[in-house]
Amino acid sequence: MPELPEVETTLRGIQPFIENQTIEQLTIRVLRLRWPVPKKDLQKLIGCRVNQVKRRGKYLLLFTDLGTIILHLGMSGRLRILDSPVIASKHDHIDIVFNNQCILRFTDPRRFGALLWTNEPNPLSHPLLKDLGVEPLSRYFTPRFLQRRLHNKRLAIKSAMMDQHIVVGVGNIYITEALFAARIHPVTSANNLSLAQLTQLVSAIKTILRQAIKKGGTTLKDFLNTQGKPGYFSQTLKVYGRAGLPCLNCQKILKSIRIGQRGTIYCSYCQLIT
DNA sequence: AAACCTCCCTGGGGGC
DNA sequence: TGCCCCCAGGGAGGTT
Repeated sequence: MPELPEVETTLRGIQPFIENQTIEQLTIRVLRLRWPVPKKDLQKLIGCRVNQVKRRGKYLLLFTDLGTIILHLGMSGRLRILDSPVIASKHDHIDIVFNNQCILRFTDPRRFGALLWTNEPNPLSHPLLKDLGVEPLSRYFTPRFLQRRLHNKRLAIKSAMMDQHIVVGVGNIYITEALFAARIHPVTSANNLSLAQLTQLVSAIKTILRQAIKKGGTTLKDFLNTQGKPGYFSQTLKVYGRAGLPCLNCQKILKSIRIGQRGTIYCSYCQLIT
């Protein structure tokens, strides 16, 4: 499930191959992703240059002369760089061929991912992007910022931190790990955390995301980077996917509950409600 | 009005 | 082999 580290890994993987390259050809095999693929807009891009590739939250942005492609990997989406044409298989939905002969291939079995188009001068004003929260690895993500954004929120801290309108890029895996590291029980009301706890949480999120990026993300089942290699952060996970196994701090059995439809693992001894 | 809860899209994988 | 259920990101739309 691509969260910030997997999307960042993907960005770094495609950037050197497609930035400043011209689009020679587009193959769109499937139109039905999360939203319809804007085929007509994309077809205008032949002969157009990708000037820059950027990440905003879990979205990737491909800036061209005519406008911007907005990509989201959903939960099973993946981008690959091919250096020669390879026969497409069932879930290979879109190929973008560049003048350096590289092919950017978008694959997504579940089709929860999206490929959208905007010709706004500032693509960040797109409806899906305009209300996104702060980047967790930026200097704007601080305990004070969180305190301000959470003071009127009574929902579980875990749900609040997965709300992309508060902070972007943090999904189920990394918030589970960060709450364990910060010793905060995931159901704690967001507005009940002390500034000291928020400090622990902010610090844990930054540390864990940076470590995960360094290891190329987390591969549980299917995440592979743009060269087809897995990420190695899975080996570092302390709680996610370990329900029923001993806590690595206290050896008590890790518990599993559901918060906002999401599986949640925690240690009822190490992580306390306040 | 804002907060927040539930549903839904999809297909791979696990259990039986 | 096959069937059923579970899981997931996050927007849509409903309720409080």
